[in-house]
Amino acid sequence: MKQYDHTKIEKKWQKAWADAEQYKTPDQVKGKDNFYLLVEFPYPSGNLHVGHWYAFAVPDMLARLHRMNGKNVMYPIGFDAFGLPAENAAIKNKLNPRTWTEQNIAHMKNQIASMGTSFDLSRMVSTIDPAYYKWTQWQFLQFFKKGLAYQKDTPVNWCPNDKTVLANEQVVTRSTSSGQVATCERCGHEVVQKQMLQWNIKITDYADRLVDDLDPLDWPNEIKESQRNWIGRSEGAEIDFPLEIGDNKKYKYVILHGFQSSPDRPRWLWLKSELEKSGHEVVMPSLPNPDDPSEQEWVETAINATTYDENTVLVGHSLGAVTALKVVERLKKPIFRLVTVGGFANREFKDKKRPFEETWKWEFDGEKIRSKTKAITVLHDPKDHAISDAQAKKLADLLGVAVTTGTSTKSHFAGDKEPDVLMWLRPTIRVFTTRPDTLFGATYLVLAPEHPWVALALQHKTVLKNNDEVQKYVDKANKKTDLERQESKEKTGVKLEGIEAINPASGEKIPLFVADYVLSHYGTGAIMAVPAHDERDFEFAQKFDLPIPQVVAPVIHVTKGGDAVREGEPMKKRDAVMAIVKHWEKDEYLCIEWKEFDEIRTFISGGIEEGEDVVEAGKREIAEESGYKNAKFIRSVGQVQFVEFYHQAKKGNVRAKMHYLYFELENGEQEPLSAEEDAKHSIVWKKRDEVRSFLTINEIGLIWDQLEHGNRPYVGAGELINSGEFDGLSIEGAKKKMTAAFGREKKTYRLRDWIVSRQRYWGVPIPIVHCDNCGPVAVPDDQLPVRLPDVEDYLPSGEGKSPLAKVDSFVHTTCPKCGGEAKRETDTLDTFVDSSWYFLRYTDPHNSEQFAENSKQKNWMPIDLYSGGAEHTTMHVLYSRFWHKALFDLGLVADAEPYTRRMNRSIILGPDGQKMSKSRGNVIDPDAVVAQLGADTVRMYLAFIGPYNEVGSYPWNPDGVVGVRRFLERLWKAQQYVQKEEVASLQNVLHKTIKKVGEDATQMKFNTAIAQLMVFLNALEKEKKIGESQWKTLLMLVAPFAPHIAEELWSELGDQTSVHAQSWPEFDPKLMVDDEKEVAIQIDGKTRGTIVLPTAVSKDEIEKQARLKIEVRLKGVKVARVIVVPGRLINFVTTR
RNA sequence: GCCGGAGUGGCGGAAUGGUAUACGCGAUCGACUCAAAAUCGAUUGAGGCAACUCGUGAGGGUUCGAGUCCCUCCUCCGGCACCA
Repeated sequence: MKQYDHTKIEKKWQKAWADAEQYKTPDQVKGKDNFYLLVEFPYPSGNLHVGHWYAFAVPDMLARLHRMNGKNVMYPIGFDAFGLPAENAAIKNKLNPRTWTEQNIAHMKNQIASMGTSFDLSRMVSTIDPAYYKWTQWQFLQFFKKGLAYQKDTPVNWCPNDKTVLANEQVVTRSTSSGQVATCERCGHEVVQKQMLQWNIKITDYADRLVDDLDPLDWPNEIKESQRNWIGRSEGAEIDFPLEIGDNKKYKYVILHGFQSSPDRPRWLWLKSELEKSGHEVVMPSLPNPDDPSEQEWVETAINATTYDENTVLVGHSLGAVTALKVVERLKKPIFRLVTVGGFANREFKDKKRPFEETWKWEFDGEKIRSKTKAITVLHDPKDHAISDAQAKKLADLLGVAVTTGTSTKSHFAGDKEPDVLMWLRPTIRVFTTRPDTLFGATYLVLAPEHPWVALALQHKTVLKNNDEVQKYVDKANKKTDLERQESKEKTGVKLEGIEAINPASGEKIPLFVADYVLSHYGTGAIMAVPAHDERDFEFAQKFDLPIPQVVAPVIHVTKGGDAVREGEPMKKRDAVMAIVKHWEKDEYLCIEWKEFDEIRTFISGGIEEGEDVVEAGKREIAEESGYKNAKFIRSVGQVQFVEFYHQAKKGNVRAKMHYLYFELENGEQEPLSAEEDAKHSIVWKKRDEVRSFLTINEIGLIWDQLEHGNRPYVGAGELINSGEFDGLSIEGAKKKMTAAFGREKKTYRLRDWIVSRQRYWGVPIPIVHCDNCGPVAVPDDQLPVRLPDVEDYLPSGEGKSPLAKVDSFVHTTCPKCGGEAKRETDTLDTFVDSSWYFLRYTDPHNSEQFAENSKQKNWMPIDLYSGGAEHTTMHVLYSRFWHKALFDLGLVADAEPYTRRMNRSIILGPDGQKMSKSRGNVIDPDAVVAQLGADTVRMYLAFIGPYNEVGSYPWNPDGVVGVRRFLERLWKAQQYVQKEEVASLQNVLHKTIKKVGEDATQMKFNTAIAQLMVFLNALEKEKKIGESQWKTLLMLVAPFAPHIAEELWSELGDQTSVHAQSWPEFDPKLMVDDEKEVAIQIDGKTRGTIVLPTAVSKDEIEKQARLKIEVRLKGVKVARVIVVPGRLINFVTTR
């Protein structure tokens, strides 16, 4: 017999399989179902490491198994070859990223071949291939044309080390000794916040569907939950709080309409009536010749329409806004406020040219305008079809303010009603809350330091009586990042003196604060504070000494003991007081033990009489029940609660609205008790730590905690109180009614839009041309791909511009729309864009007309199983789900979800149980292990190390690898035992093995499947013989796990076909039946012995034999029951 | 703090509510060898001479019977976190 020479065997078969194109997968095979098994394609970092083996070679077992089970399996691979890891390494190695990457790909292709995986290499894709990224660009442009890709000037995360912006998902919050820091997901460097104009993708539009569509997916719960947490949907309501400024001053609103408009449009009539409802005056001149306007006529008409003074709010819409700028320039005295709605100060319209472009003078004196207005608001909708973000920013810069973002019901604020316009004209604060039920308890509002109303109020300088103080606070907050603000949980804030809001439910005037515990980017950047029912608001209210009125009361329904509610009997309502009374000297509390009833021990308590004050009632009850005269009220404890119980003395159910009060006796002065009272109960003094266990009151836990540690806000379930007509409603009921009466339903998300532009060379160029006249314009399809130019200097500049910006020949181009001079976008796309659709390309990898033909996609999509790393749960997996949905909405793919099943892979640690890293010196080089022990050993060891269908982390155990190698050696040597005749004694274990290996491997429990193969080999070695057909069956079972050795041993038998082309063997249940079974004999469930019995024996016989066997033990014991589970156990249950 | 997942020999791990620790590693002893490695054979949860007792993070519960189901708690891992 030859030696087991793994190197020779493995090379031989790898070549044979490649030559025969054995794993080239047809699109369809008659009579076979398609199965699409996907693994995340690797970065071509240069070398395959153990993690790659674990990611590719282990799922390969499933691919091979399914193939033998008659499925047409596609198991593709490619390279995610753009991006920072490759680029940084290229820079380090002083090579061009493309050269470096292509060399790596070539090397890694060879390494992949050495794994013995059944990848279909004819479908290989690479994201750096222009034939691939042409379609990345094309898809991006489809999104751009649909408004899903847009540019936005916002604070972004900038990694100073990688010199590029990062998406929110690519920022990792880490805890350090100095608090939490935001770090770069790739390099670990701390990120900084920068204000920059970046390309965003509107993933937030899909937030709901990304959450809801998770429900039916057959995915592990932890992956779904992580995504839900990341998206962070909150359901609640938006509620508007009108403001009163100063002495409720009334203003004169002068409204200038736009091009082709007039004052009798519904939106202007609506706006006018809304403003007049609030008592303001509205002047709305009709500007002449709206279809062919002239600057002079419009400005003159506007100026002559009325007088302008410090009470005037000048509002201009669209071209009216331009007119308004000109009007203000010419004023002598300053006006109160200038508001532009959909305004602009240059001619760069997003959609088309307009006839007034030439007749207007596009020159403005920003300084003069600023000096003639006390405050300015530039209202802009990012979805405006005509006005770009850049245009709005230009206008805002001219006027020295920030753009205020609003949402129009119809693009360019052209709807019949535009609530956002009204909101920014008539002072209103909009809040988002998940607890609209607590609206009556909203006793103040808190605005984020960045809230536009704060900025607006500060512009005026006179609106806020404490303007300087507020300005100081806002400036201080602006210097801090989100994380820095969170460093101290201590609440800070400043009251906005001179402004009040009106609680729309209670009608009460409530104060406003600015505080940095409210985040500007979440919800509306403003909250209604309900201190009684929110931890943070409670803390703030305590610090600022604000009232904390309770609006939700817990309901306690007594179900145990003598005072349990008697269901079905009427419930009498009453107000009641419970007095906690402390001894005048000792730390003891006054308790009452009722004499006529069992086990009722309470504090002093009783009903509140009509018109009686709660504290008075408490004092009265103390006097009546205990005789003590001098109780001093200290404070109320916890919340008012509804307690439902059976009142034994009054013989009826009572629903008490219970107030808890804390008193301290000033001295022991005491009136003698009446005989009547004395007969009912006795007084007991209990020490502090005894009270809790002594009393029988249900709510004592809640109350006592708050007595000892101070009151806490109540956030649990209950019933509304102090809420007018809403009293008595449950929280859920009140949420609905309150929202309907005072607000609108609203969902808010933690998810933010996906920033996709990167300031690096090695990526897909964003296929956009910037034109001074036309704005950002899509590169036409016939000019795609926009190729990444080969450049000399590809190092990142670090100044927020990609290296492409230095390549004149790339930058300078003509506008595809107007043919004028234009500049190319120089940022590149996040590589997560490349990987958002690669699995579609595998279905039709060589198509030059489409990214993938529809019918070809449908052969394979959706993906049957996608295996990858847990770190991609809220990155690649989320992005690609979004991307697929967006393609789905464009009719470009057939499914809303790309992955039928997703599973996360475990992590292989170094032998020391630590993450493998060069610095730790614990890196296992798979190439070296393969050279020594063979690819089959490495594959099989990785599969054996732990269950593949669960997430864990497994240390690489060098001895364990040797163990698997031993198994293969023994398998090799077992050849010598092969004989013609079948070995009957192996049939049972062989068929059990067929069953278990097939079932376990299908579920990706490769570890137990391999264990069963070992069980069989152990049995075979004991027999020292095996029939040829049985041997062949064994080789088929081994084939998915150790494909080379199985193929070699198979070929030794003279078969010309591949073992991998065989059908998976079938098991015969009849052969798996054991003749005899060991039966456990138990007494009261404890095993007292075992007995071997024929499988077919009757229950009675089992009992007879078992009784015989443990006769001694059963002596003197009375057996009450006997439970027999044939083939497993017999249990004698004794009377105890 | 909220949400998810997991705690089983010396180690990786295995167990449709039915004899806990399959399989592998390690360890101990033996065979082969001058010796070692490799290989083969045997033993291996703890305590006890033994009969036996105790054992799946802790404590309760359901059940004839619980690693498995229910409740409370602890620890570890992952996601989110001043998110209204």
